[in-house]
Amino acid sequence: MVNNNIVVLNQERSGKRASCQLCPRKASCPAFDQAGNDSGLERIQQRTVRAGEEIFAAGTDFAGVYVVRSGFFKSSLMDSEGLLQVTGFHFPGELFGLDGIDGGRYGNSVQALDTGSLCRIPLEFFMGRDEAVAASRSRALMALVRLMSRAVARDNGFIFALARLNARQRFAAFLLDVAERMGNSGYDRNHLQLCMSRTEIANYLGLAVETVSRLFTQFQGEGLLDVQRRDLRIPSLEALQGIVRGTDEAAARLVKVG
Amino acid sequence: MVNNNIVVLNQERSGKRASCQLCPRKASCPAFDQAGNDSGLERIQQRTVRAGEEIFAAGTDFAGVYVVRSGFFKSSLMDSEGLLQVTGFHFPGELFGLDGIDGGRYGNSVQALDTGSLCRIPLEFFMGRDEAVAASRSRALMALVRLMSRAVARDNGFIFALARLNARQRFAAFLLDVAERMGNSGYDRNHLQLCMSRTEIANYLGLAVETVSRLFTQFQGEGLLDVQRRDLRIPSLEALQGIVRGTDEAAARLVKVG
DNA sequence: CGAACGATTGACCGGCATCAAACTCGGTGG
DNA sequence: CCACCGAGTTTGATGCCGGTCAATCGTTCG
Repeated sequence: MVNNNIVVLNQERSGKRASCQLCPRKASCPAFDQAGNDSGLERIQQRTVRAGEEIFAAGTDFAGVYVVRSGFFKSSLMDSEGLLQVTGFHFPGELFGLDGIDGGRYGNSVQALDTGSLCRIPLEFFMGRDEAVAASRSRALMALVRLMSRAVARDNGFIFALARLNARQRFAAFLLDVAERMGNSGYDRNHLQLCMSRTEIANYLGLAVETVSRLFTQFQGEGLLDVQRRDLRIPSLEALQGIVRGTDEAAARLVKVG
Repeated sequence: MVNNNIVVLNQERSGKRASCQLCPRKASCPAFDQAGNDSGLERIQQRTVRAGEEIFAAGTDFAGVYVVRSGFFKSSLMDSEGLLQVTGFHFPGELFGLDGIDGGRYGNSVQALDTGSLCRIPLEFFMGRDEAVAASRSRALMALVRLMSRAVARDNGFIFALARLNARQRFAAFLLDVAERMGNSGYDRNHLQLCMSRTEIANYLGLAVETVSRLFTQFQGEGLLDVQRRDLRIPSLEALQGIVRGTDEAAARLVKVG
């Protein structure tokens, strides 16, 4: 996965002041003020990360929300018994770390799946007692609220998928979700470079690795997918939608509403 | 379920101006300003609802976020094929409608499970160009962000439950969740009045009604629960936690991390 | 009382997890 | 260059959890 030509600077740990004017994600970033007011921007830390690097661990003190500039990330959650669950993937332009705002510590661990770049926006960026920039802060907060709303809506969809869809449908829904978000990030919706392993997909979807693997070959056989390791071609997004819609099988009978 | 002595006024549809000073939930309400600044409060509509009443339907235009003053509510989501999924229950002091902020329409339908009372806070409450109250708006927005953060964290926990836990564990986790939230709302954690039907529980947990029914009797037989229709006594919350923690069975072997 | 609805219990079976083994691919060292 | 290794992936065989179907019971309401 070296699709993105990132200038990797040799100052990984410390980070640097964010260069928002040049940022490709400024349109969706809660820190970038359309009105041009850049007060507080010096609080924001930008840094680059390598594949496998952990951004923060679950349970560590909240230090701000993160915006993905480039690269791909995954959130995972581990219960007290060591049971692991991938709770989400994060694409360029998206946020993570939102669950830590309220409790003061992050609920998930986040890891880079790839070389990437991100910004950390501390909560203080949105607060403070300076009356002069209160309006600017309100705008930033409102942008944050919108992004969080999107996260909530996305979670609801995912909950629906886990509760009501069978393995085949879940897998199709997953592919559609990735395709759409890759599209939003400027990639080709019909030609994906998966940034995660089969195991991670399985874990995310609440399935066994073997099941996911079988689904890949099954979809391949049905012409729904052209798989080459992590390189995917999707001939028809509509066909996948048909599978999720479940003209498929028993799932449709679950809870019909007259 | 008539645990709460609500003064039911005969002006259901229209609503009335919120009486925040007397509200039992003002501590957790994003509209109530600790600093005493009550500008914009006239925008907030309070109303009472009866069991079964629909607050809004999925897809309708976003008109604000709702705060539960009293009573219990459920969110549900229906896909294009009529497949229904209960995505959440809402207890006093909690918010719903959050997923509509970004897209401009509600993603879920919400229904009262009981007689109850709630407030609607339109988005404009948090915005506006008046510089004088900008600081107050920032505070309100920050409160909203915190509540949304809590919702995101809760969703993550639920996703974990759906993906990684078996029916027995899910059911135990559900009981613990309800007990905790009832506790937060001022009720007895060990003595619950369930406000939802078996069908709704099953739907929420992604299980069949029959399975949930079997679990009730099973837990009853093991002394984990004392069931009398919707009246529950929980002798030991710790025992339920033990089940979720899965010293139980195979689930613990799913994804162990050395 | 009978109808309607929710809850319970039993019998059956299918989807997916589990176990087990082979295969692919990239890296490493002799 | 090839043997070797390990991680990730694929494929096959088997078993069980929980969904489905069906019947009964209890409660509420017309």
